[in-house]
Amino acid sequence: MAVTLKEVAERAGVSRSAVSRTYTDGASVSPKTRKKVEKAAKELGYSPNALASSLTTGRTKLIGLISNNFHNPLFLEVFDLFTRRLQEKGLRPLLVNLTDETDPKNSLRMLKQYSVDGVIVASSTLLPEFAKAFHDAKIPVVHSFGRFASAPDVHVVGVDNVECGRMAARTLLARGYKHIGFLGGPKGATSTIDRRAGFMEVIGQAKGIKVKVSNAAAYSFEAGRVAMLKELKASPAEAYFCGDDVMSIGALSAIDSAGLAAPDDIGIIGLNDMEMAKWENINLTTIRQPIKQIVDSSVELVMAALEDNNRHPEARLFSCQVIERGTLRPL
Amino acid sequence: MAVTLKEVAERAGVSRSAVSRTYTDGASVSPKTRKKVEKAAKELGYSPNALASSLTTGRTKLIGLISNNFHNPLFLEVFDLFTRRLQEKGLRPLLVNLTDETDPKNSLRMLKQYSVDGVIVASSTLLPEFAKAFHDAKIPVVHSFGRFASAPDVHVVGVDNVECGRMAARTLLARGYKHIGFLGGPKGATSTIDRRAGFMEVIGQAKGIKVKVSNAAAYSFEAGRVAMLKELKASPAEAYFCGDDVMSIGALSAIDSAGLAAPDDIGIIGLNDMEMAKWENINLTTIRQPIKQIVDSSVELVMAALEDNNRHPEARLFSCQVIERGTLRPL
DNA sequence: ATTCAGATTGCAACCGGTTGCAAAAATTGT
DNA sequence: ACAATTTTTGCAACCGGTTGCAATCTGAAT
Repeated sequence: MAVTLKEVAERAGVSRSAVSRTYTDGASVSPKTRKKVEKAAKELGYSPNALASSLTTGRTKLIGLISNNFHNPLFLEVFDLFTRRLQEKGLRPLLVNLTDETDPKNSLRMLKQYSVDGVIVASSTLLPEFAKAFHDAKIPVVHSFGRFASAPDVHVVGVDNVECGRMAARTLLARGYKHIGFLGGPKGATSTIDRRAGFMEVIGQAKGIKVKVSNAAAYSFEAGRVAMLKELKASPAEAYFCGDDVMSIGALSAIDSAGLAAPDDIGIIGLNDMEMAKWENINLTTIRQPIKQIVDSSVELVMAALEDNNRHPEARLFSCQVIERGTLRPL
Repeated sequence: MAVTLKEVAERAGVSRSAVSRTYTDGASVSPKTRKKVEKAAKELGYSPNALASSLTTGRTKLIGLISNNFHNPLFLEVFDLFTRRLQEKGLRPLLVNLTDETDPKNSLRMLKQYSVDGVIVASSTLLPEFAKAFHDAKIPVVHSFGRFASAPDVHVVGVDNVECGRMAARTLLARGYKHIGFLGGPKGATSTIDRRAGFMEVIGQAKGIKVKVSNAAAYSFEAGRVAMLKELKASPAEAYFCGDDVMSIGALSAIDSAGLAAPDDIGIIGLNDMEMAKWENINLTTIRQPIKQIVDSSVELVMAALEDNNRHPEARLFSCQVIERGTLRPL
């Protein structure tokens, strides 16, 4: 079907090795033969079969990109960044959708079958069995958007969620809110737990602040909306730190349908700073996760781990930043 | 590194062929040897190397999934559906981000190098050179969300955009709007052209209808917003058919900041029905593209083309459906 | 017990490349 | 012109599988 090395070799009148060497850099080929080979290759439309060569080199340049976040608009941006950066670096993303329905065992097996060089897990949670399986197979894993020490022997790149919690609390306190709400994502999520810890830490050190804590069922619009509607029925706080931007938008929707408005009646601060947050009619004050840095760093880290596969597990945490928009009262 | 067939064979005390046959269905192996092999494989933790086998079978089960729509939230849903469906069918998506910056030649080369079995282009436009290159390489291409006859020798799955235009026009007329606007996406986009054609066809057949046509610079929030702001400065129509949902939301934002509201002052109908469209605070009346059907059908078609690579190019068009929500006045 | 068809098995060649090694060619120095 | 290097080249084995073919085995039928 496709043109093979052998055919090129014949047409160029050289050995197969010569052709092979023309396409492996650092190999010794005279300019003369290189010319001949390149000419023949062009005429035949040859391009080397990466899979065949992986057989001997042991490198496929395939990177498993695993995620379960196919409902969070932030992750469209994340996939955009990942695919571009991987492409730039000559790596190929093999995308794996890890939904609840699919058996992780399956995904695991298939990643092994395709002998990916490394794996990037872009998801806030990482199954320990997953981490272990790859560790056993000596395939480096980078947990992107993960939590420090999420699993043993795994590289982590992300933000310090505890610090994000603190940052949110400080922001709300600085604006003079006295009755404050933490409207977290799912109760069990480590991201929720960490942010809450930081949040409560700062609030605890302030005087005369009333705080209430609640959780949405998911990081989703609907869950955010439902949770906020519930808040509005009881005595709501003056301002809330919401689990993420999508939830925040749900909460804003609830506030709106109750005939109230942000920031006049209730303040909201979100987390992520996804593209939508700056849309004029949303204009959400939020905490930005530096996703570009996280992505670039994840790719860099997985490449480094490819070089030195005994590299010590490392956590790279980036700092977040409050993005001032229109859903909190001004300072 | 990984366990190989040979090691399994040795441990099981059988030939390499026997092991190979245990893992190719339809091959002849006695229950006895199969048992032995499976036992040895389990003990060693063996799983066959898909890439190596692809060398002889000529099938990698790799499907190139190419897109340039990394800014349209609809496509997160699309990627979700594609990855799941491909996984279900035992195929692996090799994701390619075709941005303006990346050279299509590069992507092409790399897809050839990884000898993908087939290619799905999920994007409204398909470069003819792309189509040609794959056709020459005898790799089947399915253009998902494409236009009928977008390129020769390419399968197409999508919607009939002309009919969508008609549908939008009929919907607006049925609600008694007399002054109607077509607020399309980029002028050159085939989707825009087709929808406009259908739209104008129906409007042209109605009596006493005033129509105005304009175009946004892109299928984006900001472009939709800017375009609608411009409309509002001149004498706006009573209702608009917007290029897509994202643009619609931009337009709604513009309407809102002008102190007006939909549907009381201006009606909006979008296109796509992305998840966000049903969010309470957006509640966009729109035309739904059956993305699940399109995705499933695309995968089915690429598989069929794999079987019979002389399969005649085919176009599968699905019908759309108006989703009644809150941005048009009721019937 | 013998024959024979059908099922199972192993051998060996092959898929499209890479690479260590020794031979051949080119270059350098004298 | 000749020896000593250095570079380039081809051979052949190998990567991890598959598969056609002939040999062997099995069980049923005679």
